[in-house]
Order: sequence, then C-alpha cells, then structure tokens
Amino acid sequence: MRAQLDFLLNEALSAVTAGAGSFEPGDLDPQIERTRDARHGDFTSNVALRLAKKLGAKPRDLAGQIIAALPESPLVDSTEVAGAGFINIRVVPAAYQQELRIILESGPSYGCSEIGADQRIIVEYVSANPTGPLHVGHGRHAAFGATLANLLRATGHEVHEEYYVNDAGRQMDILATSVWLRYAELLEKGLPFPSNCYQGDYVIDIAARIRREHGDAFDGDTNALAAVLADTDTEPEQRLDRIVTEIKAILGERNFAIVFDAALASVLDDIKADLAEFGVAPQNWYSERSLVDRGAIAHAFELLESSNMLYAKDGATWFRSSALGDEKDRVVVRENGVTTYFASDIAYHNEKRERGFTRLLDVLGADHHGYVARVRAGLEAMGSPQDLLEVRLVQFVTLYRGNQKMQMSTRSGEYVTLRALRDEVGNDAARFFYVSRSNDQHLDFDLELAKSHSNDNPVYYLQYAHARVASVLKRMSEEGIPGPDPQMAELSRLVEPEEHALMVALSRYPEQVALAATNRAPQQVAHYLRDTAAAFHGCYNAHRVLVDDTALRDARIVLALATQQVIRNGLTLLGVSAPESM
RNA sequence: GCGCCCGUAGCUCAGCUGGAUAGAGCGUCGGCCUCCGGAGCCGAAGGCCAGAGGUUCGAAUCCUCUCGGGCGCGCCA
Repeated sequence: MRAQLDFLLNEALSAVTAGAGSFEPGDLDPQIERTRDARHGDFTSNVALRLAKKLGAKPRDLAGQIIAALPESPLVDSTEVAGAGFINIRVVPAAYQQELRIILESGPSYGCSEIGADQRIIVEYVSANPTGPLHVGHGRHAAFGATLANLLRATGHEVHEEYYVNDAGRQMDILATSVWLRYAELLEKGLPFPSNCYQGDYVIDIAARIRREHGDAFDGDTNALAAVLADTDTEPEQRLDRIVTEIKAILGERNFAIVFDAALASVLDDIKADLAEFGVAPQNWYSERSLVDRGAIAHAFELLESSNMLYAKDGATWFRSSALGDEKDRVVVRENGVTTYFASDIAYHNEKRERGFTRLLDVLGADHHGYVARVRAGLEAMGSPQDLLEVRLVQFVTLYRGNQKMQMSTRSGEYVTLRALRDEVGNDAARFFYVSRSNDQHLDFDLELAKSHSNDNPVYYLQYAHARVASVLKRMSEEGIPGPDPQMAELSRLVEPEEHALMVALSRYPEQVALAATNRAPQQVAHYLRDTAAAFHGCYNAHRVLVDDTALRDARIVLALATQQVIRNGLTLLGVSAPESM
C-alpha cells in the first residue's frame, strides 16, 4: 500500500521539479510515512518541507504544486496541505479491505519483498569458541543473528548463515589439557586441577568417555608435570602454557590430538544440537583449522604482501593496519613463528570475500568492537570496498537471579547455559525476549522472572491472539458455519473503529518487515506484533465475530483470518511458534 | 588517558535515520463476561527525553562539552 503511494508521489515530484537540476528523488526516502494522528489522514509526507529551501519555494506552495501533480489513483480518497507544509493523504476504505484479500492470497509470503534482490549476504554469528556449552549471552547472539537472517531473506536478499569454529589455538589446547587432567583424576594420579582450567562438569564427562573408550592408554610419567603444577610462583597463565606443553610431551602429538579431537567433537556436537533445538541452523560451520590446512592464511599474506602491507619488526610480522584507519599496526606472525588469531580472521574474511558475497555481516559481542577496525583494514588492503564489511554489535546480557547479579565466566564453569535457560522458560519466550530489545542495548535477564510461567511474558500475548482466531474457526466448524470466500465477502461491512484500526495495523506489516531488515532491527517486528495483537484483542472484545448477520460474519471472519496470517508470519520471522491453542 | 555503546514514566524498554500533542508492557488505582478462550478489554495517574550549549521552519533523534553507567585499548581468542 505504501509502495504504491511512494510511486505516485515520485511521479508528482519529478513533474514539479522537472526544471530544478540539483534534485534527486533517491535522497528523500522514505518520503511517505504513516501518520500518528488519524486527523492527519493515513499517510503523510514532508518532502515539501525538505525541498523548499533547495527549490527556493515556500513549503506550503510547493506542497500544493505536488498535490496538483499527483496522478489519479483509485487508492487516494483525499489530499491536503497541513501545518507548515505537510502533504496528508487519506486512502479509500476499500484499500484496506483489498489488503485483507491480498494477505489471504499471499499467505506465508505476505510481507515479503524484493528490496534486497541484488544482494548476496553472509551473516556470521555466535561463533563461540567450542570450549564449552553455550551460555545465555550466546543465546542472544543466536536469536538476533537468526532473526536478522530471516528478515533479510524475507526482503529478497540471498542469505548465507555461517558459524566460524575456532577449533585451533591456545584456548582449545587448554580445553584438551583440562580434559586430560580430569582423565588423570580418574586414573588417580593425584594431580591438582588448576583454577584457570575449564571447570565445567562436561569436561569430566568427556574425560570419562575417553577412559571408557581408551582405558589407560593415555597414562604416562607425570613427575615433570607435577612439578609444574606445584609451582605457584609462576604467573598463572604462563604456568598454564607450561602445563599444556608438559601434557603434550606426556601424550605425544598423536595422542594429544585424539584427546583434543574428542573434546572438540563433544563440545561442538553439543553446540550444534543446542542451536538446532533453538531453531538456529547455520548453513555452514566453518572450521578455522580447515582454513589453515587449505593455505588460506598464506594466500591472504600474499595479497597483503603484494600491496606492501606487511613488514618485519622485533622478530614478528606486522600488518600495516594503521595506514587504513586502525589505531596501530597488528602482529600477524608471532616471534615464535605461530600466526595470531587475527591472521586467521583476516584470511577467513578474505575467503568470504572471494566467495563472492556483496556484503559480509558480522554479529559480534560488544567486547569485540576494538577488533572491527583491523578486520576492515585487512579487507581493504586486499582490495575490498569499505562498506563490504558490516558489523552489528550485541551488547551484554546481565543475568540476574531475582535481585542477585550473577557473574559469568566460561573458564570457571559458573554460568547459566542456553540449554538450561531454554528448559526453564521455553524456546518461544527466550527467542522473543532476546530480540525484543535493541541489540545495542544492555539486556537484563532476570531468571526468576523469565522462569515464572506467569502472565507478564509478552510472547503469550501474541500467541494468544493467534490461538483465539483458531478457536473461533473451531467454533465455526462445530456449528456448521461455512467459511467465507474472501473475494466474495462484503468487506465494506467492516466499519467499526476497532476494525478499521486493526486493518490499518495489518496493512503496515510489509513496510515494517522492510524497515526492520533495513535497520537490522528485529525488535521493531516484535513491537509491531505487540501493537497488532493489541488491535486484534481490542476488536475481539468489542465486536463478536460469529454473529447471525451472514454478510457481516463473513467479513469479520476474513478479518480474523488475515490477522492470524500476519501474526503467524511475524512470529515465524522471530522464530517463535504460532500455536492453535495455548 | 583514548575509542565504542548507552542514559526516555516508579521498573523494563520502543520511538519508523529531523516532523505535528513523546509511546507500550509491568507495577499502582478504578471499571468490564447470562456473549466466539478473562493468558483478554476499557479508563486514570505517572515525563525538564541525564545536563548545558549549537545547527534550522522544527531536535528524544544531528554536532560540541559536562556528568553517570557498560565494554574495549595483548606477539589472548
């Protein structure tokens, strides 16, 4: 509906501004907005106000000219110049009635558009290190990323979702080390378990399975290791590196790899299952090790080398990122010859680029914001346009149990897992709750509140609206009332204010989806659905659907069906179920 | 110290890239089913949009500064 008015207004604008060279219609989107106040009509545009100065005209005069140039349309009821120079448009009631038919004809695809048709976009999100189960913070990333992907897909983008698996590096060595130390406990080797190893019970489970499958095959001489463990003078992180080294020596490369791979597979399988149950299923799980094995890092280095962006200093290799907007240059190969995490990431992003995506969208934790400039610099150095990489930061989730703030740390094992949260509050409530707040807003997640299956959970309100329609339909079939044909129904019978308000709300859905996708703002869909459900409940309470007047009844059933369709489409975008009954 | 995010009703948050009288939920107070599901509806109270300047026809929104909160600033990931 808005798209049609947009078109009309553009026609009028180009007629009015035909002689004025500097004007470009594209600058002005969105030109048409919904009015907030019904007295201003249905739609309004401020173009006359915005163009007045540029064209050297008075806003109200200009508005009048634009209105005069507006092509005839069966959609438009009346137009007026209001206030300082607003163009207010009232559409005919039949337009809203026709929209109901369009909703029912389009079904699940109502609200979809092609505004992103020429875009191939890769959305990378969560990408948590596979060193333990996902926690509630990751849940927010998962819900946000998946919903964003849904929104982009609904607006015609070609979308590829990906999870980058950090299956190489120090943290993974520490996980393997933690597992082996638990294994050693099972063998009663009498070794202490350092506090900066991974504390979670899943580590013990993995160790137990290794014990079952391999017996004491990974036993060995632990004297040197015991000495390192007992050395409390060394700085803890440094000591941990030495512990890793000792355990690698005890096991040998081959056996350490077995423990390492068992730990990785176990944790990753858990993450995959967890996300799948949460309705989150990336098309690809991209292994950092595969990147290294394939020579992608070497390839990226060649590209950087050829543009003279690498240099040697202090025995390390540096990337000249400061030349491209970063605060300082960054090390890509350490003094000890090992490449940094940044080297992998630069190679990974280059690889995304080479796969031909027109946009790389990274969903990252707010603690990674310092990282953005250097990745962008890397891409630019390898020949990308500046806007290829788009980063959306997700602020932290602070978990409360009642008034008690909870400290979370993966290493210490003191955190609430996503799975535990889902078990307690349900997938629907969790998905909805996560995306109903802007991603750049901190989220206070009160477990006690979320756990309580009480009425203050907003997701139930939406689902209830959907179920209520289902209930009416059930009642209808029980009483042998035939379902109406939307094309034949006399929708002009829908004249009550509540019905009109509901129809207006429904007609807004396509533009809300487009807006939310453009703004990368899933919470706008959540809020829209809340408003729409409220309009429905208000209408439902004021006017009975299954009345004796057949024509009126049919019209109201069409309205109810359209409402159900829009709410179902919206909930689906958010990854929330639309139940027939509660 | 420097950088990024944020500050809107008692609480939790929206606010459509600068529009007309700033909106919801929860909480508080008062009403509504002999009627399709009361997980609902209707109404009331509640605001110096942290503060101060600036930009312009017009600012919660853009710019600068101050105050307050969060997060970064490794040859960690």
